[in-house]
Amino acid sequence: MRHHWLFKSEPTVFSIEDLRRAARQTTAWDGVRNYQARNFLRDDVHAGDHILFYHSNVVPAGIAGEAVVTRAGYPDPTAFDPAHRHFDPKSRRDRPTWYLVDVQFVRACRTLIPLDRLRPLPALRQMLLLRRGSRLSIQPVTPAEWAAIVTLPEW
DNA sequence: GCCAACGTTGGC
DNA sequence: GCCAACGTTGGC
Repeated sequence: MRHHWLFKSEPTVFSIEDLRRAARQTTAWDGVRNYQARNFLRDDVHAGDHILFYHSNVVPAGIAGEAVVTRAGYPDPTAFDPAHRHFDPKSRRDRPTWYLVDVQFVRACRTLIPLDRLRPLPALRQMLLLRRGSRLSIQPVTPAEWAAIVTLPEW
């Protein structure tokens, strides 16, 4: 069963253009340190799933592009590295706490699709991203939400 | 930079 | 298990 997702990233840290320019246009989505998001990465995000690449903590925030999962969940190596800012002593190689997936660039929006543009769309009335206080960094996207977003003229 | 909302930690 | 304190997220 193929799923759709929305992954948040702060573009000052890693943007859709960074992904476009990356080696093989692929990156390991490291640094997720939230259990709910971890569960998705470990259990539910599969190779072949497509994701919306969302730019957070910028003005305006919004959807910046699309990527595809090329490798399903495996332990996040940055959690094992004491020198890394995402190091977590709780995570051990024999019993990893944190997981990541690999994603590859598919396309960037011609123009960013900001939250204000998404909010009025009827198909997105229930979308997790648009709920007040929602800050989950790895979110499932329903087929109807996906269809409504990927057919917008901003692509 | 502000601050509301949320998640985690830790004393009890 | 409760819950206050604290740290983080993320829109604005």
